[in-house]
Amino acid sequence: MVAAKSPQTAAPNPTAPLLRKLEALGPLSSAEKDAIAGLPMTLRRYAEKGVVVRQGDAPDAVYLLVDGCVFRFAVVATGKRQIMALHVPGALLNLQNLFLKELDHNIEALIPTTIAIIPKEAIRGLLKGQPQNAMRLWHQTFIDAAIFRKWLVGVGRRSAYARIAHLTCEFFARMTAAGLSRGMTCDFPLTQGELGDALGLSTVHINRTIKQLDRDGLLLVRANLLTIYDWPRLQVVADFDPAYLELVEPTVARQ
Amino acid sequence: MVAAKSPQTAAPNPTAPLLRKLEALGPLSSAEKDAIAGLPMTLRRYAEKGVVVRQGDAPDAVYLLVDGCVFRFAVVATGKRQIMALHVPGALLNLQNLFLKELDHNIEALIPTTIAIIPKEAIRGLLKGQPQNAMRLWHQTFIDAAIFRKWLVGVGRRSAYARIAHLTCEFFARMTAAGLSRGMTCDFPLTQGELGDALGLSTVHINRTIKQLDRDGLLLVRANLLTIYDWPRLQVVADFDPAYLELVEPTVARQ
DNA sequence: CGTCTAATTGAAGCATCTCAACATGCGTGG
DNA sequence: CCACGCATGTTGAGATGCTTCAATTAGACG
Repeated sequence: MVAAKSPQTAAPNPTAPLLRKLEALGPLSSAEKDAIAGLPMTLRRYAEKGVVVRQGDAPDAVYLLVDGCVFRFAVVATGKRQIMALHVPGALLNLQNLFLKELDHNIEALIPTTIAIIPKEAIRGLLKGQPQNAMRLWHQTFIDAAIFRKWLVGVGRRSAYARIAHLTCEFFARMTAAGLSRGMTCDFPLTQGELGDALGLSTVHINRTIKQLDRDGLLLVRANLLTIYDWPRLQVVADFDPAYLELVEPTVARQ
Repeated sequence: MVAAKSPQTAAPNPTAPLLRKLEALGPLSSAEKDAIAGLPMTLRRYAEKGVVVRQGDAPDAVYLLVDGCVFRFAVVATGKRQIMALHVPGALLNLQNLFLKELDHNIEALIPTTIAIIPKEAIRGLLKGQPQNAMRLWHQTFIDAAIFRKWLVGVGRRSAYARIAHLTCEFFARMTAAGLSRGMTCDFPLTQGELGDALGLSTVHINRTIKQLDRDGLLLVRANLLTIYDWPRLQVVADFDPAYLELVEPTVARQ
């Protein structure tokens, strides 16, 4: 996804996106940084639509998203799919497997993706040896929970129009915090079908509503690229307040 | 809520419901139990509809639900309310405030409720002094996250009928795990309006659908009491698998 | 140039909402 | 102990946001 923008030299260590994220929550000592950067890991590449974890799998490692984009989803009895989260680089995907054997949902790559596979024992050692880092990771899981709550609120109580606006606001803010946006544009790896599965809407209705947002001069999604036309007004329409993301930068307050 | 069933003598320590919950995740040493039971705390009573935490508040304590029932909710720009979680005794309501100053949503009591207010510093001391207990609490937050995900899936992709069935299944299972059900009956503190706000539906539609569930011989909600008529069939209709709750008992496997 | 996926558009249906009225139950004050 | 008031539950009728089905078009890729 950023391959074009970040040649090999730009990724000195696979944990860089994670460190960036944790530093947004507070300063890290160099010992703490080193402990994370020094975790044993194996890099694995996934193709677009590659399966990272299947529901019911019991991974014996923790997965760190290094580059690309993944999503979690469940499938209900009627066959419909609900996407429950999107993740951008720096995310630890299955810390819960430190406690829970099996994952109760699926994780797949949206685009070609690199994941660092870190043995559970190494993570356990880190948590034990560096309580500060354990607290930071816990903190991050609370942020993830806050994002879940916003999604629930949107799906439960917002119109299709506001839901799409909110998701694009959140995604753009998170991409920007991860250093992956340019101006008011960023990669947008979701098809309209996937957008529907994330927002509890049909593909057809996504299509119509997204075009309405375009006609209204708010945003454009085209060729896997998101362009925000009117950031202030989009935030109003979306009822979006980025505070819950706890990002360092005041989220592209410019414009 | 359980007042009638548990006279004074049945609540030797306000942390009993929490200890019960943690023991479901694995054995606790007596030192670990004592550390939790010995936490400094103040008990506070809330009336029905009492405000526990208002959005934007920055509590300097952690709230432990001892008796009663609370819910979390947000209000969107259009004025609609989304209930994001229900909590039964034993829940720590705002551990996130160890990391985050303000709460981004509201917490209110559904019924007369008792909460133990534990200074943040005492919790921090516990986490530092007893890493095992810290891990248990973290584990519990992952279970809470799993519950959130199920709610999101329901609101996004299930019919009103299945949504109500799922919520009642989950609530009954949790009440049973907390020792608060009798046979196939338990207290049910939600009005139809609140049910609607939890499930993203209107009161009117809740009313009609709940009556349909009754007519279909699945369940009855009346006078704040939930009665499950046909537990196996209700679980099928709800597409409910209690695994995610990680309860000790095989969830009233009886019928 | 053929193939495949994703996007687009139309038309019809329905699950759910809104508005509005009325019923029921319960706590409170007289 | 009754009567009022208020919250909750119930029901009907009409409106609508969104879905489903079914084509068709546009883009990407080998």
